[in-house]
Amino acid sequence: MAITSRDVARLAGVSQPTVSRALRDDPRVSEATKAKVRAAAEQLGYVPSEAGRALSSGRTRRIGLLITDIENQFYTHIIAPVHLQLERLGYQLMLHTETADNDTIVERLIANGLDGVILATTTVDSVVPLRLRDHGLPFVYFNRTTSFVDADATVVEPTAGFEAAVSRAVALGHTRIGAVLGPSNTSTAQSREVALRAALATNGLSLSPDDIRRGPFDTRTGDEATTSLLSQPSPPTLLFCANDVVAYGALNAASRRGVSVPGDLSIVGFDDLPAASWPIIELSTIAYDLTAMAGEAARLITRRIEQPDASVLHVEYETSFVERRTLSSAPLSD
Amino acid sequence: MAITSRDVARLAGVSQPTVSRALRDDPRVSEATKAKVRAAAEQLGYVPSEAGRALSSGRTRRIGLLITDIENQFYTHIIAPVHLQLERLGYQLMLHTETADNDTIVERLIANGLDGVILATTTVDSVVPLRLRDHGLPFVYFNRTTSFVDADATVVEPTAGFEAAVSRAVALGHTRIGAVLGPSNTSTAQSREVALRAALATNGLSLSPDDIRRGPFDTRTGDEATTSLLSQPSPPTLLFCANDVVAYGALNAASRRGVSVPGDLSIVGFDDLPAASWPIIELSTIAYDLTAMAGEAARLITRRIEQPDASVLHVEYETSFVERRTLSSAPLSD
DNA sequence: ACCCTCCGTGCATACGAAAGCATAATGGCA
DNA sequence: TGCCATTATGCTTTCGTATGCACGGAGGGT
Repeated sequence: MAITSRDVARLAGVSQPTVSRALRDDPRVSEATKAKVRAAAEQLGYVPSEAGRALSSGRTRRIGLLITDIENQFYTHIIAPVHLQLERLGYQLMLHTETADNDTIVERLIANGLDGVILATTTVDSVVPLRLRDHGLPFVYFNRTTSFVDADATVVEPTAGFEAAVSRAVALGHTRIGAVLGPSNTSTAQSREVALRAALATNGLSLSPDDIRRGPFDTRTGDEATTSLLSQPSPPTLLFCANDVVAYGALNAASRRGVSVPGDLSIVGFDDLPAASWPIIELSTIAYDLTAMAGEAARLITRRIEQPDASVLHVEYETSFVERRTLSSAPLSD
Repeated sequence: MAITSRDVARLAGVSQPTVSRALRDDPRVSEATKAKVRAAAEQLGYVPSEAGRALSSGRTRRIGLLITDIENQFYTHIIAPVHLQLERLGYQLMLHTETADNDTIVERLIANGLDGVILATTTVDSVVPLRLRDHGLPFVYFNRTTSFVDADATVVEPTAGFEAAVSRAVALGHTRIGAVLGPSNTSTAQSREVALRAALATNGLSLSPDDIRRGPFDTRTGDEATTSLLSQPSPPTLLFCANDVVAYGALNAASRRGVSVPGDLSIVGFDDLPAASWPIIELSTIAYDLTAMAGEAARLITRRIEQPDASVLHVEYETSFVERRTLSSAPLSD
């Protein structure tokens, strides 16, 4: 049925190994032979089998990207740049989601013969990094780290962004500030919380426990948390959200309750996703170069694969504050 | 390095083929032996190699999903249900995007040893279906068809949705109606255009060529088209958009120009994506069961793989009109 | 008690490509 | 003219799993 390198060899009048070498542009094959082989391959519509290649060479040039949820816009926006960068480096992307339990995930990552994995979802207490290390499968962290297994990583340094955002908020008269934080078992949520609290402290403010909610990085979290926060007798005038997707939920909750944004409530996100700058949204947010970071993760994993003993790199991305419609002066208290 | 079935065989005191059979729960292996083998596999952390399996059996239980663009929300919302349904059926999903030319795409689909492909992007004039057929690789159309290669398909029947939407619009006093249509080389755009024109004709209306714009199914198309339509001296009072993602762009364009929606301009989308019902959006749209349709595509491709000679199925999904904020009475002309 | 059947397992091999090694052909130089 | 170096190619084996086939052993029927 399928055409193999043997068929090509027969047509070109050479041996199967020569076909293999010729098509991979091995310098030991003469140009004349390469031309013959290419012509034969073309004529037969030959496509090398990845399975055969993988089995023989032990490499697949395939990289896994592990994410939580494809429907989440945040992940959506990292897939494209990772894919693009991997393509440039001659690798293919294989998407994996956390629909199953950790053991099944690790098993799939290994079974598929991936050359490496980008972890974009790991909680600080996940066993996935451990398992991958035990199996000798290279990996890098994207926008995450864990304390007990060190590896290459791309991380966001949120301090500068929060400092700018908080000092601007203070200048606008906000004193009662709330937060919808991410899951406390993620390094991302942890570092953002620390940076936010530090920036508030610098300005003589703090987060009241009543004004804090927590949940996964999704729209629903923002919606429910904001609904809950707004039902207090005297709610905060400004909400910092764990990320933009959470902030969309906050906007929805405010809209549903007839709370004016930013008149009654200001909202600040984190990530500066494309939709944050849409005219119908205009979300104030803390920005960094997400696309570059995704590309860098791709570069790191291929580097690790090709130079297994290279020193471990942690690449940091700086943040800045982008002010848009959803932040304005605190309402006058009466 | 990696643990193979041979290692497991040695530890369990059986032959390699017996390990293979035991772990796949072959009825010809006794329960006692299966238990021994499973224990040995567990102890060694054995994971079967997909490459070896693929090479030997000629099957990968892997299905490709070909989409245009991951960042497009429409595709985002079909990936999850397809993934879920395939998992239930014991298959894995491999995502492919149209970043490269058609030849490269087809080559990748084939090289990866996919058992089948779901085409979610095909234009009516694409050679991809032809090539796949020539290579004997099964495929199904998702939300698309082409005229010259018949195959299983899931399609949307837009007539009912447009009839309901148009008659409602007419009742609200709209007479000047515009449209932002999709690419005319997609069956989707074609069938929606036909259905819209038919519904308008039933109500004694028609689309003026001046009130039509066309472009890819993305936000930018909606934005630019709407900007262009609104710059006419006397613009339409209602826009039908090729899909919801295009409609988001239309909303943005209106917002940027200070055109009130729905006060000055009503907007209707197509697809009823989750964000369409967000309080901050509230988009009127034509709805159908996208999740079910995605699941059905998964079911169709596995059926085709397992029963290559089954008769070709075209599964249709009915549409309805969902009225939300962005549609209201036509402004009084003066 | 014998034969046949069926069950469980092992043996041998195939899948497609890659890589080490061997070898034929070529050319240069003495 | 002969030898060696070099280049180009072929031969053989390998990767890990699945499968057709052979075979030994147990059990049942007569």
